Amino acid sequence: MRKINKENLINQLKEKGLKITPQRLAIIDALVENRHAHPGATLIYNEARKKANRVSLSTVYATLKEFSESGLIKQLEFDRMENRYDGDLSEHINLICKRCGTIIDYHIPATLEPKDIARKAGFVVTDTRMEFHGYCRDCLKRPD
Amino acid sequence: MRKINKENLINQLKEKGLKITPQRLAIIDALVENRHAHPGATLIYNEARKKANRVSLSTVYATLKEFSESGLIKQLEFDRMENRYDGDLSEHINLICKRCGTIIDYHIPATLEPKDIARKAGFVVTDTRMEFHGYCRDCLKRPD
DNA sequence: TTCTCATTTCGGAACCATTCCAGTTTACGT
DNA sequence: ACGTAAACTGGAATGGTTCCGAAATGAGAA
Repeated sequence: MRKINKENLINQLKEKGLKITPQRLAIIDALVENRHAHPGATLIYNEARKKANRVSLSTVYATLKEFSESGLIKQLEFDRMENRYDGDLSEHINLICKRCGTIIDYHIPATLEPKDIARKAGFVVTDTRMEFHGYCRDCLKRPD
Repeated sequence: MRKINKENLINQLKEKGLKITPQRLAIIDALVENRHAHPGATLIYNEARKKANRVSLSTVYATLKEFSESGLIKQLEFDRMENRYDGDLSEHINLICKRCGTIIDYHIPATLEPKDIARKAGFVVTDTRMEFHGYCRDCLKRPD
């Protein structure tokens, strides 16, 4: 349940020799404050603009890509939906509501060892993606 | 390990009141013949064109969408990569090579009960997606 | 067989999240 | 302060996918 926090992210930037810019700080703030929402680029962009007077969408994309590739956050890729970002790097299943798009983290019991399973197939796993799609509690209640 | 086959697909179309057209037959052939490859729309399009004299890309997309929504095949959605289609509807993990795009089916042991896990969270699962990304045996051998 | 019509197909335009580009600005070590 | 590699910008380009109106067609009914 390693959730992102601001100081940690900044330290990781320094360690990797990445520059601390107002834009990145604004994006980090947006990421941390919305960590529960699994935010997309648009949300990050809008939030970051409130913090820094100048942030472009291009920069938001570049930064989120940079962070994902550096392993600071995890990118949840979608086809028709905007990509989303997850600050929880521990192994878990994302429960994704088809209707409202809510993403719930579900931590898996220790019994499952995905890396071992894959290794038996002669495949080196660098990344796991486990999503269960369906309907969340709230959407099930709501009519229509 | 319910792998698609031609007769079965045709029967399912009939059951669902969908029409049997030359285009759909060509697409079915392409799907069945390339079932091991987890083909994308482009491959299906190219293969289907060899069978039927007239098939448009629009039709291929519409048909693959139709088939996926009817549960005949499973759509594997990607962000940057073309979407792929899987004829194996049983629960398994897709091992996806980041370098060559190869997709290997890895059947999970019975111990894992994803549906139950999710149900405990008050979430009705309609769809599971389990992907392990990394490098396949062949790509590991290859230099560069 | 022929008729009828909802379904399917077609091609091209539209979509849209994301990436690319070339030029400008900036963080930060020296 | 300076110099330079890195980061930022805005707008154009990308590319897989969907949408659209019009034309074609499968398959049940007559």
